[in-house]
Amino acid sequence: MHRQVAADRYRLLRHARPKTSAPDKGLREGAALPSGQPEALMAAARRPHDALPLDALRHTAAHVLAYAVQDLFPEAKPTIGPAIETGFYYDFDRAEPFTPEDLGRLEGRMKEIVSADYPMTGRQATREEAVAHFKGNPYKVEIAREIPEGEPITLYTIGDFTDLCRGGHAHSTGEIGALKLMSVAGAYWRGDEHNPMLQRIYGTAFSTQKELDAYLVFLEEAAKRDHRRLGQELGLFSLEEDAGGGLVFWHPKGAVVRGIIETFIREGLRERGYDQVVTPHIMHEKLFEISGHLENYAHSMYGPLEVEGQRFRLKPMNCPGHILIYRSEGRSYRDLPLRYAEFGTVYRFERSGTLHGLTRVRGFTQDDAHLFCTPEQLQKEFEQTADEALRLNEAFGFTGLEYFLSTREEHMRIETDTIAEQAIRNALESRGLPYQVDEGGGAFYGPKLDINVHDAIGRKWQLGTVQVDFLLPKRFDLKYRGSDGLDHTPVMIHRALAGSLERFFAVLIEHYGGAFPLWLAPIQAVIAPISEHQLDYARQVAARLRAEGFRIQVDESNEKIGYKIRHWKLQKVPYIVVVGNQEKNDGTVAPNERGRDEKRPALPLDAFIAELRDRVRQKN
RNA sequence: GCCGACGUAGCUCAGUUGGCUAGAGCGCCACUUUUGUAAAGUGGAUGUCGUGGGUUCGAGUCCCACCGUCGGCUCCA
Repeated sequence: MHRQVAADRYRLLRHARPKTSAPDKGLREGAALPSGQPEALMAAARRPHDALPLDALRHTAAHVLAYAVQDLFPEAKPTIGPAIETGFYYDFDRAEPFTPEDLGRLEGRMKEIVSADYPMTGRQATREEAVAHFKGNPYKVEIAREIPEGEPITLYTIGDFTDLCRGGHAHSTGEIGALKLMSVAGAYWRGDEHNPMLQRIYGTAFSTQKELDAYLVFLEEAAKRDHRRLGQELGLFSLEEDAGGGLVFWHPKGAVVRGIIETFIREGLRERGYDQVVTPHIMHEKLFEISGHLENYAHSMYGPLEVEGQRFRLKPMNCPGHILIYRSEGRSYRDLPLRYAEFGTVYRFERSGTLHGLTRVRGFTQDDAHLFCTPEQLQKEFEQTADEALRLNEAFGFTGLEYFLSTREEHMRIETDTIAEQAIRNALESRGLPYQVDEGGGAFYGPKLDINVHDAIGRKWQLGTVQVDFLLPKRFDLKYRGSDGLDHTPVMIHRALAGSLERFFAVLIEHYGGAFPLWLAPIQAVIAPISEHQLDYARQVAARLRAEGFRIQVDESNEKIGYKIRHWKLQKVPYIVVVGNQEKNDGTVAPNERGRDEKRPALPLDAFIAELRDRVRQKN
């Protein structure tokens, strides 16, 4: 058993890959936005991590880094250094921090090592030999001791540097065509915060300089799509220091997009027979005792607030509230399934260091719903919910989704978990969706299906989640009267398809690089008069378009048309409608359309309205 | 929370080894101009230099604490 655990840990170690990519550097205005979608860009700039040649090259680059560190900072102890999706890293134990200048020196030394073209030679060693070789380095010794019996222990050498390593390398250091060190960051030994903090140096390597340059350009382009940057530039949202970290302020333009997302979701809910409910943000603590949140989820909950001697809590989830509505009257099997939906705002404690833009916050609104059904209805309800999740992602243009079946932790398993997991597997498999299993990643009340998407920089975020729950109905003693006249316990499905509106918005911003399609654009068209002589006409056009339901602004500034065009182009407005004397006299408009360089001829206002209507209907 | 970096005008940033009333560009305001598809001209206002302590004759520059941001570790929508 112990051996097995050790083997697992070793395997984990060898395949350790952070889910995040190399960091971006702060970047300036410059080249135009990339034309493709982030997924395509990622695919172009990044190779799949199982493409052996690049992986081997980067793995070798990690050794070169450790070699350079050994030369320049002999007191640093190398630990582990794998290839990752975007390059490689190597963790070192060293009292002094590596400075940016140190990285420059290390990179210089690495290039020398590459130029020297040291052959990479490997040999097998006994455990004793390996332990002896790395005495003084407890990390390497720990790894050497944990390599399972029967697996070969191998040492690899370039020049004067020998490392404990499983292999998978270039033949010589000269095969590394281009490399660059990216950043330093703290990382716990084996990712465990009880372990010492190591210093992780991130780098990337390619077989040619051209590929490296292309990757760096990609990082610059990705940084321009960063939702935090666009959120400010486009006036969508802010995070306010005075309010505290991780708390989101939706500005008018961001709130418009949110409203559209909510409307879209509400329409889906209505079609699928959901009922909207609204529940309080703060509730008595005993509710969370019954639900088990205090026992299992307290680490994410804020402390109690005392009101007249009673303890209240901010809700971290909406389920207990919805359960109270279910329980408020007797239910019959004829009532089921009951589907309660709420844009429910929840508050969860996140450690300050983990907060990130809109994707990791402390207060957020879920497009949450809880379905109460009979066990017989479970499969169908689950599949319908999964389909709705797919529809949502498709409508907002998200591709490259990843599906996870997250099971409950082993020690918490209850017999119904198998049924729940099977329902999830059935739904995935009948739809032909590839999925991965996240052992122990489930909610405390049951297993779940998670849907992940990538942001502009390649970071992976969970959006949708559909969860099966046999537990909370029991804890709250929920019942329905069956056709047999007896009481039965319903099954619950917890689901949030966009996940959190904040995170969904972040991914949406990055997906479109801030250039929202017409149906989502906060300002759909700006009416820009050539001079103030056409201002009245511009206002009339705006009034007419607003009456048709479009979101319109008039540029009344005392600027030349070139300035107005530039200003609103930078704001990524889909249409800038130019009106001069000619348009005023003819009753026409001259639209300048985002993404089209050629000048469009003026057209009658009615024809323009028809065009807008059409595009909004088609959601493009 | 931990490791590291950072915090100067609404935004992006300069501010030399601590030393006169803290600067630039963009934005904002006013005036001039009445403009035809990615930046017209002139003038003007704007800062408790993140917050609170400390060192010093003197702190945006040095030290400490806290807050926040960024890159990671960990956790999750």
